[in-house]
Parts: sequence; C-alpha cells; structure tokens
Amino acid sequence: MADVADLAGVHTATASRALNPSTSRLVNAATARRVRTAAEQLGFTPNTTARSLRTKRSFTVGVLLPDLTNPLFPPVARGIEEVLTAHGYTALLANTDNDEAKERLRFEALRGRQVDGFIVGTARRKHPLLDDARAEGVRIVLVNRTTDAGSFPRVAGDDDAGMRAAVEHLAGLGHRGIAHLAGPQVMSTGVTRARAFREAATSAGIPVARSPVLPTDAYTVQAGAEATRELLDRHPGITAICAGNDLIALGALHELRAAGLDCPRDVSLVGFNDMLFADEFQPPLTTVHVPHHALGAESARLLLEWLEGDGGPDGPGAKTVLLPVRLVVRASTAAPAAG
Amino acid sequence: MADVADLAGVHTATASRALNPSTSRLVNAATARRVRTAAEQLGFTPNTTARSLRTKRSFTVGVLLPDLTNPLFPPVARGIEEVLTAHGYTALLANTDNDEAKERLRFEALRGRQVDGFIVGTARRKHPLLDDARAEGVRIVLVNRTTDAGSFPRVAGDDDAGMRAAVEHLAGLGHRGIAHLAGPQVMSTGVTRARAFREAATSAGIPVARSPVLPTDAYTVQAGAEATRELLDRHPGITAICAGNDLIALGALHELRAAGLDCPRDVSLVGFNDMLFADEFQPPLTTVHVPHHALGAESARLLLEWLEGDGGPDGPGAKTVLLPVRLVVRASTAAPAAG
DNA sequence: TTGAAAGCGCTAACAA
DNA sequence: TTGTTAGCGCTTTCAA
Repeated sequence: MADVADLAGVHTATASRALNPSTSRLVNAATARRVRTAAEQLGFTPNTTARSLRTKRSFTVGVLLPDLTNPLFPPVARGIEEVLTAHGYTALLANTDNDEAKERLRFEALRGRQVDGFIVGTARRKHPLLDDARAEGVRIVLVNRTTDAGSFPRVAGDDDAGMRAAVEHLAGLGHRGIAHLAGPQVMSTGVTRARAFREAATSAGIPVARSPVLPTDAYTVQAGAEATRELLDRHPGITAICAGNDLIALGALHELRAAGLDCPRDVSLVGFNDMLFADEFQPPLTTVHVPHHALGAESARLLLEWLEGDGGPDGPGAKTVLLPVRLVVRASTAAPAAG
Repeated sequence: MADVADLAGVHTATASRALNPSTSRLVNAATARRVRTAAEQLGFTPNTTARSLRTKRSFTVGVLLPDLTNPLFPPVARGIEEVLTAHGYTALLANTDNDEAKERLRFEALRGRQVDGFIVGTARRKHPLLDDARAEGVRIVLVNRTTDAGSFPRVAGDDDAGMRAAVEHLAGLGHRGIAHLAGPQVMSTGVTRARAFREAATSAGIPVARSPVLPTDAYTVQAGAEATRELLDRHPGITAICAGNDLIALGALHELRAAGLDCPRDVSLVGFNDMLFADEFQPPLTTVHVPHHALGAESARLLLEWLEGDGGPDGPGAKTVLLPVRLVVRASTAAPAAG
C-alpha cells in the first residue's frame, strides 16, 4: 500500500481513504482516481489481516455444522456462503460430528481467529458452550436446531407444520396405525417433531396405543434400521411410519426390505427434509421438503444484520424465523392394504 | 496478552515465548508455568490475526471446490479439513460452480486474506488463473482434476485403472457394444477417462464403431440424460454404457427408463466415483469407487509439507499422487441378453 | 482535502 | 533466561 501511495504521489492515509468505499468520499475525486489506477497497476490487494487488527472486525464468520458429509448440510453451507461472500465476509467451516469436545476445540479456535460471529447448526437442547459464549457477548445465530434456553436468534423449518402434514397425509390415506421413529431427544428437532406427531395423531383420532413413538439416538441410517426392527417386533399392527428424518427413513426402508415387507404395499413411509436423492430411493421417498439453502441464507442474513446493523449487542434478540415446508408425495406412501 | 504478562509478572515478550510451543523452551520452566496459569485464569486466547500480521503466516488455507452440493465434494472437504485442523490450520472454503469469473473473485479474496496456500479442486486443462498465481509463487496443490501444463503437485484417483476395470468387467460379462458418456473434455478427468476407455475397449477387441465416445458438457444428471438420448438414437446396438461419473450415470438411468429400457436387462451401466447413495439407486449402481476422503486428506498433507517443510518455494514440484480405486459391482450390470 | 503520527496485538532481533 | 525495542500493513484521530 505504501507503494500505491508513492506511485499516486500521496500519503498512505490518503491511499487508504481512497481505496475504502466507505471513506472514499472524503478524498478529492481526481486523487481517488489516481490512487485506484496506481493500485490496479501494481495489482494491489489490501491485506485483510492488517485491516482486521486495526478495525477489530475480521469480516469472517464461524460456521459450525455437524457433518458436511450428511447430505442435509451442504445446501445450508452454500446458502450461508452465498450471502456472506456477497457482503464481503468469508465463512470458516467446521464439522463437529456432534462431538462436544471437538466442537469446543473448533469453537475456541475460531474465536482465536477473531470471527465476527457464528452460525451454529449443532445446537443441543442443553448447550453450556453456546450459553456461556452468548453471555460473553459472542454473536451467535442458530440454524435448524435450537437450545432450550432459546436466547438466540434462529432460523429453522416449520417442523410442526411439516409433521402435521405428514400425519394428515397418512391418515387421509386411511392409515389407523402410525409409528414415529423420532430423532434424538437431546435435539430440539427431535422433540419438536415428536410432539407435533403426537398432537397430529390425536387430532386424526388415532389412539395413543396405535401411534407409538420410538426415539432413536442419532439421525442415521443405522439408528433408523434398529428402531424399525424394534417397531416390527413390538408393534406389528402398524401400517405406516413417520421417520424423524430421511436418513432414519432410509434405515427403515432397508429393514422393511430385510423383513420381507414391501413399501408402500405393506408399510407406508414418510421421511423428513427431502434431502438429495430422496427421490431416487427405492421406492422414491415421500417426505417433507425443508428449504435448506434458504435456511442457510436466512441465518446468514440474520447474523449480518446483527453485525452491520445498529441493533446493539443484542441484535435481533431471540427472534425466530420459521420457513415454510411442504409435503412431497412420492411412491413410499399408499393406502393400507384392505383388511 | 499484556494482562497475562502483568499477572505473571513478566514482560509480554516472555509471555509470548512461554505460550508459543515452538519457543517455550527458551524460557525458564517455572516462569512458563506461571504464564500459562495466568493465561488460563484470564481465559486468554491469542489473537491469531495479530500473529499473522507479524509472522506473515496465517495458518489458513484456501480451498476451491466446484460445488459442495455435488455429493462428490463433501468427503474431499472433510478430508482436507481433518488434516488441516490437526495441524492448527483452518480451511477457507469457496464454491466456484465451475464459473471462471466467480472463481477469480473468490481466489483473489482468499489471497487478500493472506492464505498460506491453496487446495484447488476446480482445475480446467487451460487455467491461466492458476498458472499465473503459481508463477507468482503462490502455493497450490490440485485435487482430483489437473491442468495440462501440470506444474502443480496433485492428488487424484487412478482414473485410468478405474476405467479399465469398468470396461473389462463389461467385456467379461460378454458385452461387445459399449459406449462411453464422457465428461467435459475441458477437464482432465474427462479426457483421461475417455482415453482409458478407448484403450481398454481396443484391448478387449471391441471395434471403434461399437465403442463410441459421446462427450457431455458437464458432469450432471441432465447432461447424462441428453447424451443417453443421443446414444440411443445413433447407436441402438449398444448393450452397455460406461458413464464419465455417477451423475451422468444417473441421467442415463432416467433416460433408459423413459425409453422403456431396463437396466441391466437391456443395457448395463457403470458409473464413476461411487458417490453417496449410488448403492440406493434403482438399480444399485455398479461403479468405480474413488477414495474421496483420502484424496482430500492427501492433498492437505502435500500442501502442509510444502508450507512447513524445507522444500523451498517449489515444494514437492509437480509430484503426482495417484490413489488406487476399485470397481464395485452392484446391480446395474449383467450379461447382455442372448442374441 | 490531505498529511502526520499513533496504535491494533503480537513476535523477533538484539541487548543485557 | 529475560527485557527492550521495533515493526508487520492498515485505519483513524488530529492538525494543517
């Protein structure tokens, strides 16, 4: 930058002012032009690191996601990245594998890198790490999952409406025995969807005995398969399954097949999320479409608003943005076999 | 850090030395302990930004990938992230969508952030952006794809061996008319696999007229479907298809179905990559498994070696690491129908 | 409208 | 073994 200033025949301070859009109006138009030309000529790229040191803003955001390898999260990450980069920010992505120790390590590393804020997709209902950080003034937006304390701005799909739509679809098809393979109850999505399932089943006039909820301990294919095995064993009368998410549904699909049951002829199945390739499964999965890209984009917007806006240290407060979801009916659901 | 030094009763320089593993042996053990205690007490996290400014090392690596939403890349990204973070580095991920302008923008933004090097998964055969940067001394390792100039260290799957295995599998099954739906010829993977296909078909004694190569212009489902339509039209005698990758294969699957053809009864199909859920397709896809996680990890190791090692500005030079692949036979391939 | 000067938090030569 | 000092590249008062 000293070189640029020299070439333009001005002081570095002037060069800095000229190059920075927000201060360039403080400098003579002709001078500014001269500086910009010089900068271009030298192929000058400002050192973001030095700027950060001075301004205490890194234009960098930490993004905590469970696992990029889970097809749910890439669209979220892209949504985040797109709005962040459009505003000159860079995302620092970290996978936590839902491992508390790993998460803490990565979180602190990102704080050491002076990120301006966090977008967190790994919230558990109890989450001291996040609570403490929030108390220290760290700016955190939650995406998808939330904590019980709920003192964070957050963006999520409308799980409640989605699960209701799923149950109503099944009930409308004539199912009178519907099980829910619930996600982990340590996560908000697990309990929200389970509660919505209970309520919807009741509304549909299905007795509790014929609408069992079996919790799993992870949103995985394997957990889904295990829960299905238990379900088949303990509730053979069931004709439909609402899975906590698509991975659990996929596990159910495998297990149904292993048990010699046809989906949807013997058992109907509804997933949740509409993740990539859910339409390629055998059979193509009926599921609740969640706009993951928009979830990411919206959470980034919320954080940006906080960082750039005048909302003060509390920013949007505990504002919740619920994005609409919709049931996508494919081939894994059908009317139950007569009798 | 001044606070830590004060609390420990030493100078900031001493505190710095004590806290930095590589210099802590320069300070009295007791003093070092005192400093560390003070740091812990104050919850001190060193400011990586300030350190970077001074040391000219950001411990940060730019990662350019086409699109995280393509199931190929998340495992690569995770592999990279895992070895990078294990060494105290952070990855800055950017999606380019194979768009040259976007790529240039993101690349320069990352350079502005003083990344120590790049891992690039978006190489085209002609790639002035990368060539110029390399000439300026930027440290870049290529993953998966390479450039024609080939002056970069790189890690890739053994495309040649993979394609040969695919063709031999099909020929072994009895196929005597095999088409290749080649990937974009502007990418190294597109030409390498196409060349390997040609050679393998020749070795298997299949005449050129019965082993057509139809290039696509993108590794996408849609491009695969279009190429398949053309194939069915122009080469109706073909009984097997080698796709340039799994997405192209998926497009072929769709198009075959649309044309009333059964896979594998009427046409056998082999993919490439063994991406997530290739085993869930209908039918489960026979494909060449590429170790994407290892590709990412290995490329990160190569870059780290360059950044930390004493290889000088040229580091590993144009070293190529080819990782072994293997054919995974599933249900999309079978012997051709008799007659 | 521009220049002078200080300083962000850290590290590295040099001196003691 | 520790302290002194300077400075990384930028921004931002303050003064001119």
